[in-house]
Amino acid sequence: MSLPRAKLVKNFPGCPVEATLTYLDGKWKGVILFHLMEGTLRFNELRRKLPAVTQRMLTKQLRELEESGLVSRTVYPVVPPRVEYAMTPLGMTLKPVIQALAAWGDAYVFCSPEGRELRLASDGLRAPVAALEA
Amino acid sequence: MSLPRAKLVKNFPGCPVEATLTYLDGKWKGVILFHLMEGTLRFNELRRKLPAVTQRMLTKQLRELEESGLVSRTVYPVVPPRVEYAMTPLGMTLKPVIQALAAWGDAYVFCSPEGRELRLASDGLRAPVAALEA
DNA sequence: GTACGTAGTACCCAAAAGGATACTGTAAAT
DNA sequence: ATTTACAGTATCCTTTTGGGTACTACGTAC
Repeated sequence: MSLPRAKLVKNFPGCPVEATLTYLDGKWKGVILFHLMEGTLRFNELRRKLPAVTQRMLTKQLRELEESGLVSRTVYPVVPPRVEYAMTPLGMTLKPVIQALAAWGDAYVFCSPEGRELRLASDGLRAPVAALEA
Repeated sequence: MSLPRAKLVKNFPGCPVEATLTYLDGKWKGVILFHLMEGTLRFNELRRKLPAVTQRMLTKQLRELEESGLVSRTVYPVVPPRVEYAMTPLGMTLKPVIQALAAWGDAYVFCSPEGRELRLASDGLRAPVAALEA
């Protein structure tokens, strides 16, 4: 549930790329993992790092990451409530993946001046590999 | 368009992970890139590698990848039509990313016997990092 | 003269993902 | 007495995504 892609494994026979993407899929999972890689965070600390996320969405994404076993949720029974989110050891194994994603993003993606769109660096790299010859 | 996430860059201030995921997002992009990394493929060759994809979906995903500049589409004006899809040089820069995704998938994701679900390897790695102490 | 393979479109529909808004309860701070 | 911070839920609604089916054109093979 909440992972419709996961139900379709048979569709990507043996494709480990899609398998991994299944777990990263969700609008905020990338950023969340990115921040949690640096250390444990409380719910609202995370929220402050994601200016535009709603509580509902943040909760949803975190619950999915928890269900996947990538992130742990620790509730301290105090008041006001204190809930800490941290990477699990399994989640930590994603570090190279997150780093690769981050490195590529840093190198090739930039925002348009207005900050509303993503663009890829096209510096000569964008030409097709094969030219059409007669 | 077709990249709603892209419109929300301001939501992930400077998060290069989400930036990259924006381009990999789409149900078949992962597998498509995975296969094209190995070499140029014609439309139906690709289709045969993705048993469950519909023509409509395959076309859509390919067009999006083309629009991003990651994949090139070369039409040979012959009949029957011949259309070749290949990675662009820019697309090739994704190789380390695809490899990292594939490596993690190989190492940690396995399919349930019925082949209908994805599971993560939980071999002791799933325990939370921080134990709750009083 | 019918079927097949090529690379698609067009149209419609269902499911999933995401967003807006309002609400909860407790304790401390003002 | 009111407000603030905390960590959420609940409800409703819109957008996005993905899937199903049928259709196209052309030339070759049977």
